[in-house]
Amino acid sequence: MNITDFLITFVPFSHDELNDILPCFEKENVQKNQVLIKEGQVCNKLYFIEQGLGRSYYLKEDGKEVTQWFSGAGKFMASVDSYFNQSPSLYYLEVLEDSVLYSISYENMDLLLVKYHKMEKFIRLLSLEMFTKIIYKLNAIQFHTARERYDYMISEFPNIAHRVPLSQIASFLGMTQETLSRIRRNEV
Amino acid sequence: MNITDFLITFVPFSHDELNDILPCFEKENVQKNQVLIKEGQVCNKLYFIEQGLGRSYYLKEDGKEVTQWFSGAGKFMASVDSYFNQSPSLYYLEVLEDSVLYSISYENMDLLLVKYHKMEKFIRLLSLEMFTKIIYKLNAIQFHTARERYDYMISEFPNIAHRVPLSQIASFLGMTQETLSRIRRNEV
DNA sequence: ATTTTCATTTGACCTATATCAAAAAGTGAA
DNA sequence: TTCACTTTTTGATATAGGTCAAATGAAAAT
Repeated sequence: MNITDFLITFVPFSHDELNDILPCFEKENVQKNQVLIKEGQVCNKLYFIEQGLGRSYYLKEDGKEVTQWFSGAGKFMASVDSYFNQSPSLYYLEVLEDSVLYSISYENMDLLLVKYHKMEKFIRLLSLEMFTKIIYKLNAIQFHTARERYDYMISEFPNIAHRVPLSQIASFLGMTQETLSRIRRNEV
Repeated sequence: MNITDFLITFVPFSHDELNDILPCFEKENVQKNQVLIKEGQVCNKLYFIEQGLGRSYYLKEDGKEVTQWFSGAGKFMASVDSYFNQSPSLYYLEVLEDSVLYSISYENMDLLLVKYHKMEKFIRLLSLEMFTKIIYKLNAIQFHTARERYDYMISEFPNIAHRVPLSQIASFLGMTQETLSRIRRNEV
């Protein structure tokens, strides 16, 4: 899915509007393992992932990484809070595979939000969708066994669950990698 | 905090705009323990809580309640997904204390969203704030001890933590009420 | 006041998962 | 191909918090 398709599945932008909006995005080819944002930096870009895979994570007090979210092709990625409030990011953003991204700066986004009622609607719908997904994750994790959490992972991220290191999935699901390894052993 | 103040802290609505928007809200006095929405119903109202306290919860497979969120005075409450997508609610919404609410129907909300660019912005900002809060809860719960989860509860909902039944807080934090009771015993 | 109902606390025991440590398997560079 | 390094698997052990059951306390109803 390209960025145009993504935009119009949420809001029916006109041809003219798209011609004004699309140039605000900049194509970026990013290599595997590249860190886009570090903790403490202000996230100045919202990324659309045309191809590839990214994740956001943070460091616990003991220095261990906790993966917060995986974003595959056709999704957006940003340190959302940091981007929209232009505050220091609590998270790292990195690319897990060679990726093709389209980024929009906060300045450009702000201009578009002011200029286009529809752009506000677009971000509103995007925010609501993120909210729904995160609630779904929370429910999948609270009061569920390690096995059930993994089942959630498979159903929510079917094509990601076998593309990333075990440790990243384990921390995403709130368990140790040893536990996840044992679960996988018993997988059907 | 009344609803006008709430609106203008997010977006600077003009006097005229407020005069058009506020009548879309209907004042409702609701008594303790009243259920506003049941699972399966379409949530047709977004509530602003002028006074009182509400919560959303769902039922696990075994029939046990899991509290999802508490909403105190000056906050909004709805089955967000159900309201904005007009889909069956996964959650129950109930009022925990006699409350004064201002509700807006989805139809009125939709009219306002179309009519006012600023209203889209308002809901966008509200959505982003909810998103931030839920992420914060998720981080507070994942990889943290029961004691640490309770500390999160105290810091995030200082004036609610002692107003609602133990069992509701326990399920909100993803632990049993017995565990929460033992934690409280050792509280300073 | 007394009974009924509901909420909280306490105790005993159990289990899922964490932790620690080491072996095995996989990956990439030279 | 070998070496160095990283990731995953496996094993042994520890523990936080769950489960079950009963006792206590508090609130509501008669």
